[in-house]
Amino acid sequence: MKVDNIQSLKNILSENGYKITKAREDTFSVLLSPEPQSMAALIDKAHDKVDRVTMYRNIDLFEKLGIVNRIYVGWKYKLELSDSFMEHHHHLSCLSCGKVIDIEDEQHINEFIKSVTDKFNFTPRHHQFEIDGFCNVCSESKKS
Amino acid sequence: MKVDNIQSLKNILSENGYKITKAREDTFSVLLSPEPQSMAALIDKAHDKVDRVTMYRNIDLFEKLGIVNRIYVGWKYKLELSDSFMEHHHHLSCLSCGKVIDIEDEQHINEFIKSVTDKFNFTPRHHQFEIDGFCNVCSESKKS
DNA sequence: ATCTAAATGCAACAAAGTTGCAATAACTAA
DNA sequence: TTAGTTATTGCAACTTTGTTGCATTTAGAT
Ligand SMILES: [Mn+2]
Ligand SMILES: [Mn+2]
Ligand SMILES: [Zn+2]
Ligand SMILES: [Zn+2]
Repeated sequence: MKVDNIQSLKNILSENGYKITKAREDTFSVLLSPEPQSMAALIDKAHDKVDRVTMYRNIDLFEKLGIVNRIYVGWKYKLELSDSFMEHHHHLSCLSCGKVIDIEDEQHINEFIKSVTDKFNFTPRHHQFEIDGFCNVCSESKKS
Repeated sequence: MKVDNIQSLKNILSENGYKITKAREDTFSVLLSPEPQSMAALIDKAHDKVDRVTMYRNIDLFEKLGIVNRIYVGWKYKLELSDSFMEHHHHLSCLSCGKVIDIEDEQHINEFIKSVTDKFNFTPRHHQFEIDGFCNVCSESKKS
């Protein structure tokens, strides 16, 4: 199920026996962004609407309900609506300068995911493929 | 280069202009384990030999030198000697029961890594591929 | 043996995440 | 619509994790 607007949030919450609250709507609304965001950023965005502790609790709940995913970028996690499943989670990450390069080859990866999940009767919800190393610039400067 | 004993540690340190110290040897020795370990576990293991702060500093250094890798398991990072490069870092992870299934298909993945890193002139040091979702057992019980 | 820079330990701090609890707000059912 | 019940919230206090500054120590060079 796609959860990309307040109404679908409300549906999921009631279907699962959770209350629809102002804090949960506000938590959800700061998640609406094309980019994954750090917990600190979310807390900051919502700080005059929702308490820090409540943010943690509601993000936890949203994760349990499959509304948000946690991904790792450069050794820090970020959060995003899981509606963006299978997008933007393959990167090359430079250990030296921190640059992150997105891998575009979705199809190749999706085929691989299908083959391996089928084999184990596993139902995928989210995935991440990160390759750490050194970008062209940093590899070059290391040779000197 | 393989770094799996104290002597190879000493070599790497001096080759890179770092001093060989008791604290670094002790830090290294607690890393010797078949399983990746949390930072807390490492600090605890070494707590009467090496100060917490020094552990952080030396682990950072070891990462920079490629002696240790950081991997994510269930939303927490763990550390391991990078000697185990390209092993055990592809899993299916069940969001419901926590089961972790190792993916064996190294070859397919290694080919993919080569193709994408070549494209960007990226020098890979480590990678991780995690697929989150629901295992066969948990997928089944959800249908009821 | 002496010198010097690098490395360590300690104390203090900052950031991230958790817990207990009293006050409040959402649903339930009269 | 109101009153009752329970989940949810905010706040304060706390724990855990990671960082910084600095005086002291130690490795390695001469
Ligand atoms: Mn993807
Ligand atoms: Mn591998
Ligand atoms: Zn780089
Ligand atoms: Zn499971």
